[in-house]
Amino acid sequence: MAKIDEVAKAAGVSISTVSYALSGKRPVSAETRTRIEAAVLELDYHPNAGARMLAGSRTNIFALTEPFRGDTHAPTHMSFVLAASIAARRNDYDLLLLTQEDSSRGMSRVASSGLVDGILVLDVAPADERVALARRIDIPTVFIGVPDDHEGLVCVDLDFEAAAALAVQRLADAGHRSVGLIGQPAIAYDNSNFPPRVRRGFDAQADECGLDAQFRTSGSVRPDAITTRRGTAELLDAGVTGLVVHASEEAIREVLAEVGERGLSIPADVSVISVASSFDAASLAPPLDDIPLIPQRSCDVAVDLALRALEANPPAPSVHLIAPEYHSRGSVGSVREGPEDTAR
Amino acid sequence: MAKIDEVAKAAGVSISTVSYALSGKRPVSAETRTRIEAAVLELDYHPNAGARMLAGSRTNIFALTEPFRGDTHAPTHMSFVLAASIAARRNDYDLLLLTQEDSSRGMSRVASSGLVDGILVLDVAPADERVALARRIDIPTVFIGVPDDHEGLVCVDLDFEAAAALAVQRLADAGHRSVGLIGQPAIAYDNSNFPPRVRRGFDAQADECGLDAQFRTSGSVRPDAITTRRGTAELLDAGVTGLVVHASEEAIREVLAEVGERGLSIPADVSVISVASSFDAASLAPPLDDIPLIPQRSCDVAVDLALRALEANPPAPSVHLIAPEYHSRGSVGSVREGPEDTAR
DNA sequence: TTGAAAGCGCTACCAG
DNA sequence: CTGGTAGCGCTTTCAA
Repeated sequence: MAKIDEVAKAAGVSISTVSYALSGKRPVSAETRTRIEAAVLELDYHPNAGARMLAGSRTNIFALTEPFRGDTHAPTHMSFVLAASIAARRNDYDLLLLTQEDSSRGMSRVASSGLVDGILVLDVAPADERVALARRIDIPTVFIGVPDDHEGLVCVDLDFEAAAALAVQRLADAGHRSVGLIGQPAIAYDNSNFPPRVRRGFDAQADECGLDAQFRTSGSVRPDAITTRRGTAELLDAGVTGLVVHASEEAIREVLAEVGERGLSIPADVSVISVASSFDAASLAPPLDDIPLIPQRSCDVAVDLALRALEANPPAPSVHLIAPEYHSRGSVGSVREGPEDTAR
Repeated sequence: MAKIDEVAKAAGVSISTVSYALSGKRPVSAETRTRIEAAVLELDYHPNAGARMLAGSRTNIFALTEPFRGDTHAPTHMSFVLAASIAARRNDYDLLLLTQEDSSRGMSRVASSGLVDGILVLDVAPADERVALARRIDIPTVFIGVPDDHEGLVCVDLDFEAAAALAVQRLADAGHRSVGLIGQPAIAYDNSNFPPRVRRGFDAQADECGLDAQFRTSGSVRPDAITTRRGTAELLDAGVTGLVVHASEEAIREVLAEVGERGLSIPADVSVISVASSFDAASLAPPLDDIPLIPQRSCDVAVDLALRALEANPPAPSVHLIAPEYHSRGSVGSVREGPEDTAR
């Protein structure tokens, strides 16, 4: 546990020069810097975090609030936490984990004790209690997700509406007249912010294109095979030829299984697009066109925004929507002219 | 952002009295304490974290290393992270998250900068790189899991060997002569520390009881239905009447499905016990006897050990194995006398 | 380009 | 039971 004065002595310079050499906030001659760096390595010097926090204006820590509710999709959430951690570390920041210990109390605690420089909010609910807190707190807070009431907040997320709309548009372009959305488990439409956004985008674009549109969930609380199968079956029975799926990998497998068991093939008989998937839609059988949800992208932007909020000219509050990217894998085909059409 | 001197002034006492009143490290008269508490509330005072870390000997932060590898079972890992977080908070500690590429470097970084008081290690591999680091570092490190080489380390975990042995013993007691273990995906036997421990306990106890014992995995990389089904089928074909399952909820459902489709009933024809399950085995159909893995228990002990390691008389390094608890739900029955037995 | 020194806000020792 | 105060190890202003 060498201290800065030992480094200074070893390098034959003053304490302040060591500090500046390490922070780069003041020019230091190449020769001096070399000596200091050697001393640092020699003594295995690491600046004391507490002293830094006290003397400096930064703690180099962001809080990450992630309730870890039991009903959420664990793999997706883990991806976001990991992506946030990587993005933070790349900017020399650590993450302090705040779980459901009263997410609000944790936030105000770390904010008012000066433990963290900013807060990243994950697993955002449509009506999220952390929204009110973010407004009250005096450190930058970035939401990864968009709550219903986001006035004055900084939010980052995939543009789910646009993603769903893009999928519908592709189907419409391919001639499909009747499309269906297999969504998340029903409860997610209350607990999470993005499933409703996908649904809105889907409905709006279907309307825009004059398509017949229907919706089914993939379960009530968690994805379940029965509900997903039945929902898919109902849509196919109703003459849907284009499916947009916003569901877990397991649920999508059920959708594909149902399609397969009916002897329908993709894309000849039915077209399928996965939206906001955080798994690899290319490894499904058959590989599906998809518009992926990339945690890394959201988290990179979020960390960047948090960092910029600490600088002199903080960016104004706003919702950063990440443009959807469509990946073609051959699961969308032109609609086959059906008997109704020729009969007319 | 009120400071301690403002509180002191407001309460009409000295700074040190405020400090002692809040820490409880020195007796303070009831009346004085009341005035101080009033001032604290009034000014919304929260001690500055950096100053505390610098002046005091504690940071009130533990690091949590959790690689978040892609091939792990996310729900279980999330449970552990959550349990660790809750245990830490209950002791007024926060958790700093260290993820993958950070695991080794991150540990030494936070240790030598004095950012954290101790480290909790999750997702322990049999040959874990963090073991060497833990020995080098000068702050307490607690492993939640037991690496192969755990000499001199503090480890906490469910006694997986004993859990598996207990399950086998129950089957033996019920008269089963041939038992099978449906385990984790194959890769977990290299990447994680506990699957091999379950298998060892299973084999040892079967040997001890003179039972015929067989083993199958539930997949190669992730649990998969096909492998699980086939493994179950093979065991049943081989005359196994007692199944010990150490697998994910989805995999167990496949096991039960295979048993059901063969027209076998539980426990009349086949007995099934789930070991080290971190989901609710009571909600399966039929409800299964199980020996649960309770993240909360491991994490409570781990935090407690970390805390005690900071005190004057730190406990000696040791492996704390948590005794397995058997929950009966009627999925184990006496073995039916088969033709071979009566023929003798 | 470098150095000296004044804090940052708290804890804990030494007095009383 | 309470107060005064010397640091904790760094960052940053002011001087040179």
